[in-house]
Amino acid sequence: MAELVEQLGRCACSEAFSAGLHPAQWSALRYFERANRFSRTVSAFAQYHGTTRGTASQTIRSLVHKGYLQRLPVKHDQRSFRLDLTEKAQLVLASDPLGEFVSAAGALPVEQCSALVLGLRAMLDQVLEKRARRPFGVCTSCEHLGAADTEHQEGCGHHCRLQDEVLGAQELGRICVDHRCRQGH
Amino acid sequence: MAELVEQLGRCACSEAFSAGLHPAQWSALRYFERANRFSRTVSAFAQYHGTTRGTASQTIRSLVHKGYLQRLPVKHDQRSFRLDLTEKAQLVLASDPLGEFVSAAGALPVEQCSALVLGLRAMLDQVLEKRARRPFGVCTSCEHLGAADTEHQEGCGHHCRLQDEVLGAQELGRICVDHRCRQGH
DNA sequence: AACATTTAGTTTCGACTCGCTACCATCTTC
DNA sequence: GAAGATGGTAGCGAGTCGAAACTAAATGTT
Repeated sequence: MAELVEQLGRCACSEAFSAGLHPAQWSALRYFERANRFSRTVSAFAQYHGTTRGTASQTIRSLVHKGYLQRLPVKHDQRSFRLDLTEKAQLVLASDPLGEFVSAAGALPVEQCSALVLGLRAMLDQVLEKRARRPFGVCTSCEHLGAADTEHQEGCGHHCRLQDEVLGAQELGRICVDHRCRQGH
Repeated sequence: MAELVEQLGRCACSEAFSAGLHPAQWSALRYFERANRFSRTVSAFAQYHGTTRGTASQTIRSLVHKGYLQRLPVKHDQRSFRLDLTEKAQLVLASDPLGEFVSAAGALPVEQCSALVLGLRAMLDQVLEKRARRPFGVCTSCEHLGAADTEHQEGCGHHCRLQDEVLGAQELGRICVDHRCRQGH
């Protein structure tokens, strides 16, 4: 059991030395692909990654330097900036070596695959909890998502109460540092 | 799916910074705990770990230096040496942080846990195969294990045809670089 | 308004990893 | 006995890691 996780983890890591990128850099690219605009910052990534801001800062610096991330200012906070994937990053992510794992899992019988996902998720939750970290969730299940505020916004009025910002439909599926599980889940 | 593996792998890694040891060093200690005497070498570990002999050599050097491994000569080959865990290593392995994962999995319902193990194993096999590596197996399932040679050795005559050496009963459960799957499995 | 505290991000340090290339020394094989 | 395979090491450069010290901007408190 322990060896399995160990071996798999190592495989995922050593795989991650391709394309001139290092494991932490792959991690970062994947994170910035999935994070919503409020969470594409150094601090949020550090938190997700379970490391210090200092380390995260270095990793991101080299990614910016190599042209995989671009930083753009954030209004209302002069200290912070947002990090967006460049096209170069999108391209390299399209051939993410971690895809092998997904296709390997896909080759399993359907029910076994879903059991695997369930088990992994349960294990991850448990381990994260044990060290006082929580998995980032998506807006759909977040208690900050305003459901009743549709009156003061026309159309698809998704709205984050915390940020007080309107959310596009495609933003609801992205992970967020500030995610809080809504009751009923 | 991919994120799950990624996150779990990272957890296993960052966990591994405890006790002044680094992830690769933990990996090595775990390997040398489970490997049989023919496989406790730099090259075998490098192969298992999916890295180069150079890197493995450095990792092992620092472990020897710190007193977790001791090197002792191998008869019939002056170039090589065997690496054995010291008591200090046994002690530190007893509180292996990876144990968290095992206990987390243990907290799952039994059938879900076994489904998890099955799925992980299947995924690992697939990924290993894809990069032309094979998982080390134990003597019990190895085609080199001599079953018929009991006549020229009295008692529990387990015998490795490849090494031409007698194996103790407790050695049969250890992993080996030279493991070849016996037909019928 | 003035001060204290928190937060966002950076820099530097030392130990270590990683793949790589080049390099011995010691078996094997022919 | 020469040629090649094998076991292990040394050094390089880029990067990671945590920790600690630091700047600047935002927020809280009196």
